[in-house]
Amino acid sequence: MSELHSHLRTRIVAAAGGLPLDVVAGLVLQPAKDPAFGDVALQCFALAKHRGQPPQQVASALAAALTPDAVLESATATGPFVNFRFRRAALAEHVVGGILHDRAPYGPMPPTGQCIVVDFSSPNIAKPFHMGHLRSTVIGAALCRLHRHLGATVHGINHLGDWGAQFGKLMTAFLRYGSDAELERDPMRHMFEVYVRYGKEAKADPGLDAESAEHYRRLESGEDNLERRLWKRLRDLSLKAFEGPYRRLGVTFDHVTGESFYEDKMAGALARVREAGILEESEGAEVVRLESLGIKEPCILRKSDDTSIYATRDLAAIFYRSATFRFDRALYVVGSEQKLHFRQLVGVLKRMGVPEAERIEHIDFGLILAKNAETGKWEKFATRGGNAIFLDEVLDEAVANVRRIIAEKNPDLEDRDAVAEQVGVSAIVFNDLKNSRIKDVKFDWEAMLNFEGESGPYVQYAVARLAGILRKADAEVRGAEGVDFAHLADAERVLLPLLEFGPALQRAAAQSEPSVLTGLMITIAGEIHAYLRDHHVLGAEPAVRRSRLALVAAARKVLKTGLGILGVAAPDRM
RNA sequence: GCGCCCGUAGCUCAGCUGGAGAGAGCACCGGAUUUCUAAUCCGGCGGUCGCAGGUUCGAGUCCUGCCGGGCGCGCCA
Repeated sequence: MSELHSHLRTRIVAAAGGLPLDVVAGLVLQPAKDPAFGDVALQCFALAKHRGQPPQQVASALAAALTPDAVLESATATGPFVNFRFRRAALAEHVVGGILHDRAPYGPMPPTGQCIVVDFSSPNIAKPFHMGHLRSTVIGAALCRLHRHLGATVHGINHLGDWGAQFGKLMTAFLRYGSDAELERDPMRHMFEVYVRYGKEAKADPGLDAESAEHYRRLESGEDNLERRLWKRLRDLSLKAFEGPYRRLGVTFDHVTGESFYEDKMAGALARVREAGILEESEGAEVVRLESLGIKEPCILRKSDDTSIYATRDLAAIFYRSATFRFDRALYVVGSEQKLHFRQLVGVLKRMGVPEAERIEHIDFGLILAKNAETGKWEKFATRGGNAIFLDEVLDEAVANVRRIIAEKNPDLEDRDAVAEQVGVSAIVFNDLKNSRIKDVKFDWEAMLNFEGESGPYVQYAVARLAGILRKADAEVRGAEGVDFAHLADAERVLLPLLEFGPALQRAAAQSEPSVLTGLMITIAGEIHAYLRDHHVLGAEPAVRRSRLALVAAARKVLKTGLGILGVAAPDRM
């Protein structure tokens, strides 16, 4: 809550007089529905209930009691609402001054002592980095940066899919259809090709799966055998190949500990479950039954062929991370198709009675759907079917599109290639973070490459325009010193969304929902675009020009900060 | 079949713990540039909030049923 809001709250509580704590907590200030009403509004329903009076009456009494002061310009009752208007100078000074002085929430918040672990991206090795991996990667990276900004200690972990029965299959595939030369030439494509071929041939020949199971068993034996050496080679090649996409996306991890990292920790995890007395034998496998928690499907922790399964590794990871980081929250940015898996994991922890059960959160998200050209319907990408779209292809296409636009609109731009890369890549990132994460993303080339309206380039363009103005004002001071904020009385449409930056960050964090921030960025960009049309900066008289420059600097800074949290670059020229 | 999620304008989506005439972008139509980047701005067109009940002073938001779509449902991850 901003100082403006807390000042207002204090006055409201004082004016209302002698309220119980729960009623005070229920006094929520919200942005006014319409700027014509005021800046912020208080709804009087809860207060009216407490008083036993009609809301309208409570509202008018409250409005009458709240006389203007240095911050508050007016309080007016409109039906059951009281609408407040801040003094323009106070609003501008708080917002613009706060931003230019890097005060929280515009600058980083002080450390909270909270520790958050974010498990994200986690691609399966030996498969190309495709669009399906993008969501977890960009949402997870955004949440990491968001929580850091809010003062938490964050551990971003890439829980690579580098272990499991799938590698038995990959080995069978490579040993049967692969070639060393091809593997060296284009490792990811080759691994993908032999894997796809395996998928087809295994349908006709069940013997392949038996062969694969044996490879996996030998891999898990712990011996330094053919399987282990091959696995290591495929893993190294994959890690190398993943560096590309991560670099382009600007994503980094604090820990790259894939599933294989827990190879020697699974036995201990399993032992803890057994000691808790909840591990049962069932059909040759070892499972934890979860019916008592309303989950019909038991959680399998040891398969009947005595090999491990991903639940075992996830459990081992939870114990390891808990002991190592002592996390308060562990966020798993994983697609919603794994919902049951995480419910089961938490279920096992609950039955064990360990506190980690309350600290695990599955941050689920929808799939990326492709439009079927023939039927016009939206369908899931099928990795094995071969219609998977590689991330690099998408990024390249976006960058090429930006290059075309630059050639047309700003042909003299310096560093054209670098800017095109930044704008193109971040258009894709922004597009992914734009919608509620739970909804499926419809992968639509046309929409994604349209940089008009609600898009990354739209926001970036605002930054570039603002930067251009500041550049031309060059020698002038850009801090808040000596600014007469009364001159920004006409900037309320920009100032009010800027005031929402803090609440938006809080809400984005509380809901693990980057789209809250994306939406605010679009709003701020839109308002500043509109403001610049009717309010010239450089041509204004000196005192006004000085104030508007401060506003321009502030808006640019907030956009840059917000985009930075989202993982979107904000070049000063484009 | 069972469980979970989604269903708001032609398309893609917002709508913050239920609260002030249901908003935006795209598309379409019409305007704005002697001046700070027109990747912009301004205006217009466009909605039985899937359907039917219910709770409430008040429901796009909560509950129940139905319809449509998606995902999941024991040894893949």
